[in-house]
Amino acid sequence: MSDSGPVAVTPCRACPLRKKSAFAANTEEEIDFIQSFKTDEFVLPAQAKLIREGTKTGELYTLLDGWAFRFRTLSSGGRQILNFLLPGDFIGMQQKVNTDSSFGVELLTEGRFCKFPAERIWDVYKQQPTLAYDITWIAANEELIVDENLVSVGRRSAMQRVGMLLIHLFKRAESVGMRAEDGSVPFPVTQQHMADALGLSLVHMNRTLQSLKASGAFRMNAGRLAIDRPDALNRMSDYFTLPLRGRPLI
Amino acid sequence: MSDSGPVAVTPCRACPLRKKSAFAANTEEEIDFIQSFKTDEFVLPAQAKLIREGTKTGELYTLLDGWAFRFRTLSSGGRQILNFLLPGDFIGMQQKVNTDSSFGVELLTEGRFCKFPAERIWDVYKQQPTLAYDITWIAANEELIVDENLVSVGRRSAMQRVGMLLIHLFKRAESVGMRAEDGSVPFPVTQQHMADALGLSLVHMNRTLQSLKASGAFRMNAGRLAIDRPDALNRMSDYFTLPLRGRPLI
DNA sequence: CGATCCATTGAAAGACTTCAATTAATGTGG
DNA sequence: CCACATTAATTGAAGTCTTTCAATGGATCG
Repeated sequence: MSDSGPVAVTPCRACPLRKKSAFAANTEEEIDFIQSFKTDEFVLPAQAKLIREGTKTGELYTLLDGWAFRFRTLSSGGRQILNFLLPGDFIGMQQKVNTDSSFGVELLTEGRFCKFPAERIWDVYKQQPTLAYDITWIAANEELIVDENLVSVGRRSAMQRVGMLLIHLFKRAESVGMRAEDGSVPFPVTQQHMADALGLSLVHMNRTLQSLKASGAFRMNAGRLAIDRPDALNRMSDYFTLPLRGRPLI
Repeated sequence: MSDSGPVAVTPCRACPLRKKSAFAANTEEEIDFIQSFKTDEFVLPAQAKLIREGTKTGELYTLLDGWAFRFRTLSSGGRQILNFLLPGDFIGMQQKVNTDSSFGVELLTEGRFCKFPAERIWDVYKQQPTLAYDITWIAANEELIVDENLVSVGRRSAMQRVGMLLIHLFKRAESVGMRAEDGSVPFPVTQQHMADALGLSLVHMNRTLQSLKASGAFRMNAGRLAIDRPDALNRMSDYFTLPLRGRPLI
């Protein structure tokens, strides 16, 4: 978890994420508070672990740029990906301060993080009720995402699960401004990751993805994903929309 | 969702749940605030729905007594139980105020609820930072429970899933003082519910439960559950402990 | 140009589901 | 307290979705 040393720090007022329509506006005062709460900014390479399972962290993070995922490893060696993390996601409220984390967080791409000291979280609650409420909302909303994953894994066919995942990740990436002119978004997710997220074996994941691809509803290559016929994918996946706009950013 | 009319209201200071070791203590002032926040108390019969999917609620609840579960229904007709609710669980923060709920909440037994007006949640954040923090913690902790369910459904065998569920529910029931002298706790969960929670078919659920039962690690009858050899069940289920003590109660 | 990671394929074995009934338990009204 | 209705638990058998094992092909990288 050694970071890549000091990097240029983004002032919160100039935070590139705040410009995105996905995020709710904050007052200048709130942004200044967030700035004072933020103690550092750092970059980790792809595959690095931000949080190790069974380890205390003592810090909170906002993913500024890059992709990551939250996961748990079983004693049998298997791994379950709990959810994917994209820019704007706030990490670390899931467990009590000074408690061993029940999950790990690993990077899919190089990632840039804002760091906040967990012991000061209390100041947020005392001084900034709006931000405190935002934090609760973030936690609650992430639960909804995990809910969605649980529904997929518990009740959907492999085909539907893959469809859901693609739609969901596409929309999330799009909502934080990752969509390029050709309509595609970056997609640094291997089939192994998808399998681990969806409770499928790698082999079956591969075959399922191929037959889904044959439907022509989407394209996946060179680490990018484009969804050409969202309606077709929606229909076959029984997709349920989560709100992706106006969420708070810390 | 029509309640059973006015019932005797439990004063928060005399709340029977607060005596349980599972819950963290609050100051008198906080308890008084909770009391002022609580507008009503009501009882619903078994099988009633507290929250309907796709419906706005505008209220928050604490389950005072009884069992319930949070679930989502798929267009295919299937149902996924997201988590079970036991006394002390706080319900309603999962979605934004005035937003259609993405999940339903249904009772397993008759249930007694405290009711809080969602529009006053803001007062909590302004006036009671400690309680506000507690609410965040509750949301975060519930995410951990859903995480655990996702791990089960995604990566464990049917046998392990059932073992996990039994241990988990037993411990939760025990932690809120439901354990009787003979070591058993109430268990108002049908095999259909278990199947819906674990992503299994009813038939397979039944057979799995039978072969597990044959191991003699637990007993299940007359709506009660007792775990005689927890170690055996733990080992076979790859059980991971979540903290069940000292959690906040609103 | 090996080394490594990721994607792909074939084939066989299993875990789990679905369909279709039957039995047991619980509850209700007379 | 019994007859009937309803819900929950069981069982058998057949089918299929998914996994596992075991290799092979492709791409990337220092």
